[in-house]
Amino acid sequence: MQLDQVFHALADPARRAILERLVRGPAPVTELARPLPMSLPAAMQHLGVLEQAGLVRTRKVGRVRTCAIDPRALSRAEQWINARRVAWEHRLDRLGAYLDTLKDSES
Amino acid sequence: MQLDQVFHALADPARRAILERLVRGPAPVTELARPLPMSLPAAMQHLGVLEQAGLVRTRKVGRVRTCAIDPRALSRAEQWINARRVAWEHRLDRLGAYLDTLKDSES
DNA sequence: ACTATACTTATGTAAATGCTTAACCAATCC
DNA sequence: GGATTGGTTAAGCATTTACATAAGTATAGT
Repeated sequence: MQLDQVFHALADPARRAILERLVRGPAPVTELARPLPMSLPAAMQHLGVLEQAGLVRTRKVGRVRTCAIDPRALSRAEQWINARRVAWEHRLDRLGAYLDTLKDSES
Repeated sequence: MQLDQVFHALADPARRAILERLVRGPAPVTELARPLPMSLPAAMQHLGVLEQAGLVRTRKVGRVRTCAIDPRALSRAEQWINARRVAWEHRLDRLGAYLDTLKDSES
């Protein structure tokens, strides 16, 4: 599924660093790679993972490839997490209500 | 980092399935493993990944280990994503404002 | 005591990851 | 046109994953 790829992409500090940079605006490959403690090809591989996951879109003009965030994939991941968190809290509410009925019937 | 482990844990459908089950309340290992298309030891491994990531807490009583969600790790992952999404939207706002000033000065 | 249940540990393996170095285009620049 | 810059491809390698199967341990039921 797409979620697999998105979460997998987010599970690496180098890839998250790339995203954090892109949040401040588009950038060419070399600029994204420079701060990372690895070779250019390695950085490109990470970029590829981000692009596969739909988190980043890129476009090549002349010899420079410009990269930008696509927030929609990010948003889908967030929604998955949020739905579970909400479901969990609902459950706690129901449990609380149930415990309350026990307390009532015991008095 | 902890985020690495949390996102990595979420990147697998079997592990997400376990979480979705646990959202409806605690369950023993066997019940979590039953619906998964794999052996018990394999399922236990996934459970281990979830526990390492802090997404699940377990407790053994007699011979049965009961598992439950810990929503805090989930929440931290959600916050990371959300912070980036918000930063991105801010940037778009600033960009929009800038474009507006251009439009003004041109009239 | 004996069996079934619920895990747990050990071991092996095929595939995926995360990196490296080296070699290779293709646009710019001088 | 020759060097430089920006990126891409290729090949190789150590590690980690995601399973499997087989065997073991401890508790519960009869």
